[in-house]
Amino acid sequence: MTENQLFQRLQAQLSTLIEQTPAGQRLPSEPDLAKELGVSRATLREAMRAFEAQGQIRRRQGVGTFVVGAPGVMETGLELLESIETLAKRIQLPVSLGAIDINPLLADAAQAEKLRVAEGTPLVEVSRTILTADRPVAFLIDLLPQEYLLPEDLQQGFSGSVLDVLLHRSAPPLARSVAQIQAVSAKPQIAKKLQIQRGDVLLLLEAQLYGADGRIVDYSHSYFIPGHFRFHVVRRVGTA
Amino acid sequence: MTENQLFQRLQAQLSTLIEQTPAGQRLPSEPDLAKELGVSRATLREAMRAFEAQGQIRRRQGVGTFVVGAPGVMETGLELLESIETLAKRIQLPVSLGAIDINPLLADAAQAEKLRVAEGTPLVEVSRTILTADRPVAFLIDLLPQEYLLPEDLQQGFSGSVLDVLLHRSAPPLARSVAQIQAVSAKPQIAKKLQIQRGDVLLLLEAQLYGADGRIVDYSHSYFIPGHFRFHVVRRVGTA
DNA sequence: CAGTGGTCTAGACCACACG
DNA sequence: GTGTGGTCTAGACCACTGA
Repeated sequence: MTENQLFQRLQAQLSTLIEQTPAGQRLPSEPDLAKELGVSRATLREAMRAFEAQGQIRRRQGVGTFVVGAPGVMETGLELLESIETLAKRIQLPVSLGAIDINPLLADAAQAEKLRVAEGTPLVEVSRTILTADRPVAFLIDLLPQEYLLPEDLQQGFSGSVLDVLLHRSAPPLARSVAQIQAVSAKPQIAKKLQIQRGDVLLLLEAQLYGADGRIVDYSHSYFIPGHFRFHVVRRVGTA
Repeated sequence: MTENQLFQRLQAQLSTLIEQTPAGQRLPSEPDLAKELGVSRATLREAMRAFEAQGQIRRRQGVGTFVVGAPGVMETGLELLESIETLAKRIQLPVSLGAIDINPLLADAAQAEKLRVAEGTPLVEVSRTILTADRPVAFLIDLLPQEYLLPEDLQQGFSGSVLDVLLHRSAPPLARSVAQIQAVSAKPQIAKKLQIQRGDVLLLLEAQLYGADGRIVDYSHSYFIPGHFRFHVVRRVGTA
């Protein structure tokens, strides 16, 4: 073959188009663009997917597809536990709290196992989205026993971060957090919250926060859109 | 709406079907399955995508779609740098070396910047796939100056791991590795190596290995199929 | 209301593996 | 050759936004 797949050619063409379009401008509609590039709409959409997943474009149903400017990247090491809000303040990147949902509930079997509590224990689930430049870039879910945090604790002057509340209260005393790192495909529910397409790629940090007594204080899922975050970890060389 | 999207219903049906099918067995062909489930082939394929990305099924062009048994999961902390081969031996999981490619080259501008060497410096690029149960689960690329590793060094009794060669030689002395963690969508070239579909989700570790003198000894990209690996990191609480 | 992106269909052709 | 998965098309209908 002298040429690559249609898909690759398309992505190159789209890349050029996106670079040449000023930030905030609308791209041609999908039917128009497909006709102009000589492909079907399905193929065009498939090729556009990567650019949306990387945060370079944003598609809004009923409105259009827009080019997003160079994003502020939040870069941080994972060794020290800190909230997104604290990180953003530290690197002077403006973020804001999107929709927040505080939901009291009783532990079902799966939740009880994750938190190592008895089934039926009163819990509180806090989920929220983080925005930069009015775009969702992270979706965070905290689940913890009401013993550690009552829904009322989150009423006044709440930044959105459950972690910051726990850290500043110094009760219960905290020991450490263990985070599992995964790459996942966005489920429809999560995709909707982050205003991306289902199936788009996300980085997931699934973390247990341990108290000084060894109990699990908080169990969290943090979904991040690639391109806005850069996490790193230092790995030591040796045998110990 | 009383029911969810077609896509979600389909995934639930597929999940049941996959669970009920013995490992190694072939699923019905895509046209048959689409007809049976009452959807188009395109929709069926979209729904199957998540299962392939998680390593639960494997599609082989010209052959069929097969159910993969419960995979051996390689779980490890990231604090200590070790090769996949060493990790696998430590947790007694059988892995084997797939295709390996050793490619001497001269540094272009981008490579020179990554390794902090002059353009035109002789380099060697080693790429390889890791298999468990004859299925690719990781694709690794090492790039380093020939000063540190000559292609000839990899001839006899080479396990596949550049890192292990460097560690066992104790020359040059190594200080640490810094790894960036990202979620990425599989590009066509990578997807082919890992026998997955382009666009499937992958975990990427992009790492610089530093020598004791502060120079970069090795620059690597490691792509992992989710479901076969579990990486975790311990995050400390506090202000320091 | 008109126009946008989101979903789904039916069918076609291709590349590949296996007999 | 036959049958598989991989790609692409043309068109339809829906849900949503904003004038």
